[in-house]
Amino acid sequence: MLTTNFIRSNIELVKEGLKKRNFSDDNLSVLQQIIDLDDQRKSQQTKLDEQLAEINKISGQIGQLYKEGKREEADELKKKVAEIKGISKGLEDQAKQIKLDLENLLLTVPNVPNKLVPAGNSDEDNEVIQAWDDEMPNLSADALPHWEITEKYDIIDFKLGAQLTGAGFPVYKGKGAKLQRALINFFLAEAESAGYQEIMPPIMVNATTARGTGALPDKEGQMYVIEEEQKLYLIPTAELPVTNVYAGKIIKDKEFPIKMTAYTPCFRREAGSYGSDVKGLNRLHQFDKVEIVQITHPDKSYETLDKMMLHVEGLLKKLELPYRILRLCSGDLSFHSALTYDFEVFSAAQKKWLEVSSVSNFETFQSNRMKMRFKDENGKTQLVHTLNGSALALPRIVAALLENHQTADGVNIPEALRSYTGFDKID
RNA sequence: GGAGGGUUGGCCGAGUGGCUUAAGGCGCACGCUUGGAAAGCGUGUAUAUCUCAAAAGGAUAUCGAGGGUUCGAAUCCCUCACUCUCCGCCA
Repeated sequence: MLTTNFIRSNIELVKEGLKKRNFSDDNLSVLQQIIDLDDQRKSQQTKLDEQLAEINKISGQIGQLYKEGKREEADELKKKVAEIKGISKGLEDQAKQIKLDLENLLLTVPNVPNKLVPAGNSDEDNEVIQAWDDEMPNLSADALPHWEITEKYDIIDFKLGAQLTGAGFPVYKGKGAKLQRALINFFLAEAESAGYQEIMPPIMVNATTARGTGALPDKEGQMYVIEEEQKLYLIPTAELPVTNVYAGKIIKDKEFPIKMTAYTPCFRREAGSYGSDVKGLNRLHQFDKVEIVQITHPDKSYETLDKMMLHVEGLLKKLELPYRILRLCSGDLSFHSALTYDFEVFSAAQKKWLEVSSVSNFETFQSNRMKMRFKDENGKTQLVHTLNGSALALPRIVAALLENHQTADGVNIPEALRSYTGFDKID
């Protein structure tokens, strides 16, 4: 969520940003509505404060008069207060309504894309900023797609998952299950040695937490909801609970940078998905992911974004997978992000690129919602910048590992993973 | 699930309707003191919004959250959340 002050003082920048996100001129009028409402809010606040100050003043006088035994005079003043109270009550109700309307409008405004974000409408306009120049895996003509490999070695059972729960909830078996555990441990160990503190958060969150990172209201339809006394949401990513660790806090300068990592299962309804995109491990309702989150000083966030990308890149190198890096265009950029880089690995048997990581800088968009702040060198409170990235999401990594490293007599486990799996071949 | 106690500032903690402008302590910052440090002494120490060109200053709100009673609420009442103790159940 942008702040009204930011919109006010950077109106042209915000307009350009929204245009890049394909807002029509009509839709841009929301910005003027926000400023007008904010003007109303201010004048209402001033009026209300004046009335309340008057009440406070008279109440003091009444107390004094009672002490002096001047009952009638006090009663006179009481009538006056009752009158003012009628006015202030009305002002208060109006002020509340204005704040609510303002908040609802602000929630409809996405983050301003960074200058680097290319304009575009869909993933076809994403910019490849680092292509894969090395050799592609040289697979034989009878190379299998991962959903056949998993069946051949009986390591992932999609049918059984469908029987137990539904499509998109696979059952990992034997070496398949061990591979999951190995990848999780490998990713966590790598994150830890890069200085991230491990967090193990709840995998259900309440509405406030979901709103904090921007999952609500704009991704409501993508989350599974548990309806008990209060609504709980199964997390679509560890980003929700982990970023919210510092919600409402004022962070001390020396605490920067805050680096956290977490492994969690992730749950996504993926409503409306269909076809070959959802085949096998390509798109699941439940999957495992190790997430990295950083909370930084605003001056450092883009530097931090680069470091996080290097971390993700390092993982893919160690897993010996061909990858490329994309800078998302404005049409593909998520609502709350200012700049996002996607990492894709090449799935040799499917002959397509699969997204395995998304690394983003949200600037103050999330911290404003979460009221996550720090004190600058002048003692002023300012919003922090938040960033996150997948490091990494498992299913498509597993798909790529199986397909790229398959041989006639089994699937080879990359060197870096072997101490975690305890085996070097799936056969 | 049942019964009872609690929630006050960064932390501890006092506070039963107006003298609360939230006592006192700890912590933190700055200063004095010191050869240097500690101790000691002094000063300061929340957040948000409005007002103000800005700073200073002023106003309002905030004592778990929301509502209510009252001229006036940290204090009384209601609802909810969290927490502790005991009982029950339990991996």
